[in-house]
Amino acid sequence: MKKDMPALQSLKEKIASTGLKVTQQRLVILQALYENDDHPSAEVVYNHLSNENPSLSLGTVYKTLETLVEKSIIRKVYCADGIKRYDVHIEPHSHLHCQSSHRIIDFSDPALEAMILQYLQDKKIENFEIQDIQLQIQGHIPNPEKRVRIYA
Amino acid sequence: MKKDMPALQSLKEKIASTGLKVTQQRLVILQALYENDDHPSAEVVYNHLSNENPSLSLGTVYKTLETLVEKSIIRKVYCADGIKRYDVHIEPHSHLHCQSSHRIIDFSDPALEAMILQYLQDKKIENFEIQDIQLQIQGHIPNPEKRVRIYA
DNA sequence: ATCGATGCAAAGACTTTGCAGCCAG
DNA sequence: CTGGCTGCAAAGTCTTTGCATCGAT
Repeated sequence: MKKDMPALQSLKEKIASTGLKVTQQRLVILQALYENDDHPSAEVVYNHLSNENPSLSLGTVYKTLETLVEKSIIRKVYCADGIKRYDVHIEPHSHLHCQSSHRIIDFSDPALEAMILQYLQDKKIENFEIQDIQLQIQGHIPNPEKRVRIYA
Repeated sequence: MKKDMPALQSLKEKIASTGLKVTQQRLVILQALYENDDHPSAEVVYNHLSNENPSLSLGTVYKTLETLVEKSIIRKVYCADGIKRYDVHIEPHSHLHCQSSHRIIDFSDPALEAMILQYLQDKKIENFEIQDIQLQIQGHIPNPEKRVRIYA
């Protein structure tokens, strides 16, 4: 799924509305997440930005990403490889994890998510309050040079 | 969900059938995973075992867990916290992730998994071969001292 | 002006690697 | 016996922390 980059103003408002200061670093990091839809780690975000922003430090990228997660502007992706990766999409959705390339592809399907949530609510799990669900679909991309397409 | 510890002989056969040598270390590590149903990391497994097995080394625990994953005897759990955790249950199932305690509770529901798999097959995702699915349910345990119960 | 945010570097946590010696098959 | 496995320690990767300085409000 391709992400639509919001206008700069809208990003500023998103940050400001949480009480955080609107800094240049937070803006470029948030933009980088919209530009790179492969759920980058802190290191990948830093490498992507450091040429254009030589004064940006890796530590700031780490801190900023965690801060944005705390404020629910972005979220962490569940991963099996022990690396923290981030996602600008905070609504419930699924991920296709390619075992060979470690690409993670968004797979948003509101009908599926609604179906699962409904199922879990009917199930009545005692002593557990559900906040969010993420379906991780593990597999393999036979033709890495081609796109992965999802039909409705 | 409580795990049933298989007989020692059955564990030995499980290891041998993959072509791996049946060593004492592999046996105790596999047993530890059955005893600790909270999806422990390598470090946690090591701490759990090192008193009883003073000669066991942390590096061996790391290597063994990865080896067992390669042979599909165990699997990795999808986690948002950047730590590799392991699960003896290799069949498709879900996990309840508690945000406060970082406990991960197994939630096996074959009907749910079948429903999701069927849905995804009907969906026809082009250029992606599904190998496995894991549903991660994120939430909170209001009473940590009580059990989390799931009604059928 | 104020207080939170950044940059830097050092420290810490987590994991892998290389190799000599050991042991299961 | 012999090749795979282990223990050890060192190195590597990933992430956090402390603090002086900077800059958004």
